[in-house]
Amino acid sequence: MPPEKVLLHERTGYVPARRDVRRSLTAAALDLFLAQGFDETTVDQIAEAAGVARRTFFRHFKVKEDAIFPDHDAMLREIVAHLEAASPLVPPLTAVTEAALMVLGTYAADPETSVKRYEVTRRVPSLREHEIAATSRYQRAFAAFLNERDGAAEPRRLRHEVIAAAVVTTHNHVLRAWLRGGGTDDVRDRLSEALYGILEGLGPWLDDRDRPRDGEDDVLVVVARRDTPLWKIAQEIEAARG
Amino acid sequence: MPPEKVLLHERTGYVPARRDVRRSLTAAALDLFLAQGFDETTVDQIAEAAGVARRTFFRHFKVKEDAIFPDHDAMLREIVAHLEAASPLVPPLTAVTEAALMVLGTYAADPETSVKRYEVTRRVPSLREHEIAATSRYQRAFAAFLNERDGAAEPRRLRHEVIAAAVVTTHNHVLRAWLRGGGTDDVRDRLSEALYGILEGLGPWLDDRDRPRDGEDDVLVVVARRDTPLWKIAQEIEAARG
DNA sequence: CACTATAGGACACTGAGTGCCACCCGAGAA
DNA sequence: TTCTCGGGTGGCACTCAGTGTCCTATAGTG
Repeated sequence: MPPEKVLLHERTGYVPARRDVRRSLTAAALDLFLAQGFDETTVDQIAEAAGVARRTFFRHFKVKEDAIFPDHDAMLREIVAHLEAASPLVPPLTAVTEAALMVLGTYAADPETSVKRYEVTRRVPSLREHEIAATSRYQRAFAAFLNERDGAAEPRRLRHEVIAAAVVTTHNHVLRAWLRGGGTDDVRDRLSEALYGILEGLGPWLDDRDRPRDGEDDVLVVVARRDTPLWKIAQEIEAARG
Repeated sequence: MPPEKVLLHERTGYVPARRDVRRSLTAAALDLFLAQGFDETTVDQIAEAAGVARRTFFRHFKVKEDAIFPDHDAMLREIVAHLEAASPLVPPLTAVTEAALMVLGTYAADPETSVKRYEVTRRVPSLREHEIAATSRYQRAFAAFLNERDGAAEPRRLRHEVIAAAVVTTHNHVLRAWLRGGGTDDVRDRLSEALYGILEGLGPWLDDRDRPRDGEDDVLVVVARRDTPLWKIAQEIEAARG
């Protein structure tokens, strides 16, 4: 009787099998890691606690470590998309800053989980390394973007890498401070401020660039596809006048 | 006949059993990884190629990935020792720069191996992550040292982390360029130059500090133990006058 | 209602990493 | 010489992460 089951879903919110398998696995993993340690927890236990089969765990996570982290692969794709979608008129450093704020946002979205995860990660070397590897991928993406938008000639290439490292380091610094504080309020503001302070020191490096704005009384030309939303056009104009 | 055996060692350089097991394991691992890939190589194969038992491999390396890397644990201890042994009179940034040069030195000491290792590491995610984790440990050590020597109050703490990240990033940048170039000549000089360029930009951050040299006509006091070598005293005086 | 795609389950298998015990060998000490 | 002590090693045996393969069940579609 399929119709009955559908009704059941709608009434109780229960979905036969595949509701948020991923979420329950993450929750189970996090609790178990906190309770009895990472090495002492087997994937079987996590799967059992989440009410799924062991094999299913590895359909959602490549390795055991992945279980408790936000979906960095997806987030990284999002970040790259955001960077590449950024208008050539907005300063590259600004785009990178926004990207960093986006990443921070995923942590801020669920402080409970983030704090718990921090507690575990702090104590388990294997998890720390995993997290470091993840952040280093963002760093690579930032550096690549800067090279693409701002030139990849050799004195500058290194600077871009340093800037990317600085942004990621600052992000992590602010994030950790916030997590240690229990995850209350306004992380994003703190990161904005901190990044401003850091990039203020680093920006001058790239200011020989200082975008040749060719002349004073220039004409602003906006080209957009017919279906471009108005707000996006407005945004472009805004950026161009910055 | 112990004396005979001793002679044997001295004549042939051969040591009965524990000749550099570690080195042969590393060599075997590197060659096998290059020839047939990391995942396709089992620890059994490495051990067999090195002429030891599987169990012995894990006595020398915690994990399979460690096999091809320089002894980062030992190097890190050395770095920390060097930092802590640095005179309080030499600028902290200088000590960190020297430490980075020390690390680079271990790569430069055996270019053949370093280049080979680079080839493998470039292609195997697992090895890349391992390397990133290793470098991040140096970064932590640098930041901790700067905090200790230069104050750990909050605006500065972040800057120290950023500087540590910048130094490590620069080190890696120079190292990778050198490795891609086949590992010929003068890496250390290149790193010195690059670090100079980078820290020149970052140094001003900390210059509000500008070491309260308390007064103009100060007295230089050198305290040393009776057995301190003269060159070390001279070095201290040199640093104090810098 | 049947059909297909997709998520999950069952099972077997490889290989990394560990604990344990036995061994060998050089260095003293009796 | 003989005993013993300690460090590096070999040999199992065991756990468990991670993968390949095949099968099942369910949701969505026409």
